[in-house]
Amino acid sequence: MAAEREAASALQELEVEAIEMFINFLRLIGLPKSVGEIYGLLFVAPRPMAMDDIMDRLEISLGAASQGLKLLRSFGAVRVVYERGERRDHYVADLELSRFATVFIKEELQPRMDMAAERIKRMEQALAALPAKERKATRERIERLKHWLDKGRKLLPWLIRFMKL
Amino acid sequence: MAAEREAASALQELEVEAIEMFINFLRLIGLPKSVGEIYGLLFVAPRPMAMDDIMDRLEISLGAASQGLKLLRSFGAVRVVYERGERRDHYVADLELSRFATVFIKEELQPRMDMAAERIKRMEQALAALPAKERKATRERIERLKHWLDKGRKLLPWLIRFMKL
DNA sequence: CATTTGCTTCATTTTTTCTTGAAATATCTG
DNA sequence: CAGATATTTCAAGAAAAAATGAAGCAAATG
Repeated sequence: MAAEREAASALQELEVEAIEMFINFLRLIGLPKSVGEIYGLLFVAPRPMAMDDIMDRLEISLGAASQGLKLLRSFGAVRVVYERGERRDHYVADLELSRFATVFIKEELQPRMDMAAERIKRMEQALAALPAKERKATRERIERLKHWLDKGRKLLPWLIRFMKL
Repeated sequence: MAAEREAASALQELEVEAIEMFINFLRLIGLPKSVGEIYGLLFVAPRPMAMDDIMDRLEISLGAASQGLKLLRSFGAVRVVYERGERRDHYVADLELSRFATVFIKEELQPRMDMAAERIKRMEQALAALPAKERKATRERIERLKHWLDKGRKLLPWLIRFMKL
């Protein structure tokens, strides 16, 4: 067994493309680069990979690998598979990409909409404190917000269904 | 005329709610806090506001105000209205909230999808360099990516239409 | 059960993003 | 057109987000 960890084998073109692609898309939903890297690498990996393999290949730190995998596991984008005779956990990507959209909707969009709904309620109450002159125009604007919020709320479940095919 | 700029009048509850709401939603599409603040304030403003009014009310810098307004103008979320007898530009919010979604789709989503399409092409070519054993499984994964990309591409125009009512 | 190996956590450092404000530019006004 | 006022730009600073790696914990091994 090598005394030092072996030099990481270079990334293949295919891997690079996959990694960059996922960095890009996952950044869109607020995930850090390292998470995109990990998922991209696993997405095209022909075999389950252990954490150190991932660290070496991507040249990311222990902490980043551990936390990234934890996060990806947390929403089912990555799974642990046990490899016989191997002590280390090995990871594979779950290929169901809809997961990302679904998680994003449920964890980012939905809560914000709920919050917004409450804000709108409070805004309607605050309306009373406004000079009569401004009240009407402001009420209309708040109505408009409500309208959009409603629209959004109707869209979300539809989107989730669409995602799942 | 006051020698010093007058103390900024405090923000009303209604304004605070609107501002926080827009900070939240606009952050989602990658816009900085100051931009959310400005749009939120203008959204409930009963009258067009000049840049210094905005700066004072929000306690943001000249630069942030100028750049934020420039950005918001650039995609039509804010308009300049000329106020008679006033030298300074005055701004109003365009209430058509679909703008944000549309801009996001066209400037963030669409380009990424186009990029992804090219990556996928390159990945398919790179497939040839793979050991025969792995080729099939990898091809399937790439197919899956393609499938999702297609799905996304079909969704976007539909979404844009939905937004515009 | 002592030792090695693998993993998680978190305080610190690094990187990225946003904001500031002074300088440059543009525009009004008398 | 000179001075005053308004706006833009951008280098530097501040704040926020992400990555690092050492310390601690847990589990396997012999």
